[in-house]
Amino acid sequence: MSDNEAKSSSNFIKTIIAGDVAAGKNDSRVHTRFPPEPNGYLHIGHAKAIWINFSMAAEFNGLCNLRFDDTNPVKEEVHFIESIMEDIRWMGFDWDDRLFYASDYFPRLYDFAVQLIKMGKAYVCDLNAEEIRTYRGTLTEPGKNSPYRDRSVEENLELFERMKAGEFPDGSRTLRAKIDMASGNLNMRDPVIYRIMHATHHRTGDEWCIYPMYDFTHCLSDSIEGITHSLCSLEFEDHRPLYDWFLDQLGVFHPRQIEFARLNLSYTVLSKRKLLKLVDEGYVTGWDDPRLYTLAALRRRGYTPRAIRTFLERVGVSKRESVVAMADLEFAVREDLNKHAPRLMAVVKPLKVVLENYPEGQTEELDAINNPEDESAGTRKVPFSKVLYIERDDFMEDPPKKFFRLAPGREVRLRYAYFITCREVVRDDDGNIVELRCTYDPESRGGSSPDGRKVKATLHWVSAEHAVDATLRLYDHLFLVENPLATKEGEDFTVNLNPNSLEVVEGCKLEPAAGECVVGTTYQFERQGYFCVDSKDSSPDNLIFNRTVTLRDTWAKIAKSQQK
RNA sequence: UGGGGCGUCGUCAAGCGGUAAGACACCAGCCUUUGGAGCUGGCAUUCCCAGGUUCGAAUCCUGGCGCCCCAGCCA
Repeated sequence: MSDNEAKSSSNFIKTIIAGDVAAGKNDSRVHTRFPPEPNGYLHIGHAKAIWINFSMAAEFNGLCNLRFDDTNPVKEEVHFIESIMEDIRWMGFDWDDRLFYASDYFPRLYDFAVQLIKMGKAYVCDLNAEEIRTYRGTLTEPGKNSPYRDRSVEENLELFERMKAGEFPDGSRTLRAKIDMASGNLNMRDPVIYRIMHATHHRTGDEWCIYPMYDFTHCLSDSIEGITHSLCSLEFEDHRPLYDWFLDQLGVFHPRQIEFARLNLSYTVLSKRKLLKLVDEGYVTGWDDPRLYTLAALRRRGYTPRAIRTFLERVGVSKRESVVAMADLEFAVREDLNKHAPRLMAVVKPLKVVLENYPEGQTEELDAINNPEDESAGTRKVPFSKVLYIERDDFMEDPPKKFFRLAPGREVRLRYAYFITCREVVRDDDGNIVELRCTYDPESRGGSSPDGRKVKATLHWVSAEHAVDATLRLYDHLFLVENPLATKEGEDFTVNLNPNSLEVVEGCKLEPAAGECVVGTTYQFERQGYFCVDSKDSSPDNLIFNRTVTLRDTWAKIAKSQQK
């Protein structure tokens, strides 16, 4: 992490940890972990969990491990491991040499299970999945004991050993914890802790045909690693009694589980299932489509990790289920990019301007500031000549009140260049405006006039003969409504998709320096927004930029209110 | 009469018995060679509701109400 990111404000987890540290618990040591299952791509919701775990550790001079929770071979794939690690590193966090896998602990977990059996706290159950569900009871009625619940320790030991040896088919038996079939908490009704799965695991191969369940694995993995604070999301609150039970029964190191609310963002969806549908059904181009909020998409869109961290910091941590306004995230990127992004001039929808009194064939190199917020970014030269392009939206033949830009007879400033005055509007046969004939004031070179004359607008521009062509992808919210999941009966969230979430504009005219833009840095196209070279589709002879976010557009707001 | 959790500004969110931080959004103004940025000011007499305790309550107690999660051999 860099810069002086705002020190976090208070939150309940920090308060708890600080209390534990002050009380000398675990020798005042703080150790957390981020435990993803390698079965999908990370999104900004995971970024919150990553940030909480790593930053809590950092704040208390502790450590944070990366541990892949890989206990279900049929759902997990190696390629997710690499992408998850790449995303965490991109976010700016480092687990040093503390990369672990729950599968590393399979042998020890097996021993723990045997220990439980010997203590009479676990048994092999021959009920099938359907029967187990029936025996479990319902939310309001207690369950019934399995007929296999009272097998002898010896029989359990032998059967579990045979399960491990591969003597039984998938689903035929399970190892269950013997707790309480009448518990109000369904997780305590003799939960399954091992199931038979003749599946090849991406790390352990065919060494095992029985795999431990999450509840059993997670608490013990935390314990093995000496995790002091096991931070997870709210839905695991009901599992905490079970988390504690295993650790207490086995008498091992006992981390403290603390649950917090996951992140939700307006105008988008984050659940894996929803994202999968968008990708599978072609509503977006892939998991890294810049309209999505996966970390890969955010990266491709031009977001900086620092902006995301600041955003997370401001959002905070609590147990309240909430939806954070997309505007908060957008504010954070703008804020960061404003300070760090090099400026460039780019005309999205070009309108030709001919300066009638500018010498034919002449070219000047004008000085432009790379970043007004950062003097050390220096200056660059921008070529100027007789024929230019300005933004179509910067000219109106019959301007409404408060429109300060170019109009017939009006004078404006071309940024870093000259004052120009519109003299004539040229149309094609269909009446479309195709060109503006203007004059420039040679005395105003650089953008100010010796007589102190003021103009109300400054426009960006590009010299026609020096311009670099590019395609711009203008992204807008993927959904039209704050909560895409709120639909009428029988409707699917995809009805809320924004049909205009992507506008591709070809033939955009950029200043020459845009040809040197590199993948991985985001630039500000002055008066337009922040853009970055698309990491997948752009090439030197076919430049493609993605719009990260627009600049705040006060004029748009005024224009909109004038329409009403 | 199942269990667990949550209710503070439009949106997040501090606060932990001493008289409602901050951020975003919004509004007004200043400034400006990006209608960007920046700056200034405004924006909860009130904390889901009702009682109670107390000199004093968003904070404690009691009772309501509302919302979320749990019946995978998923995590």
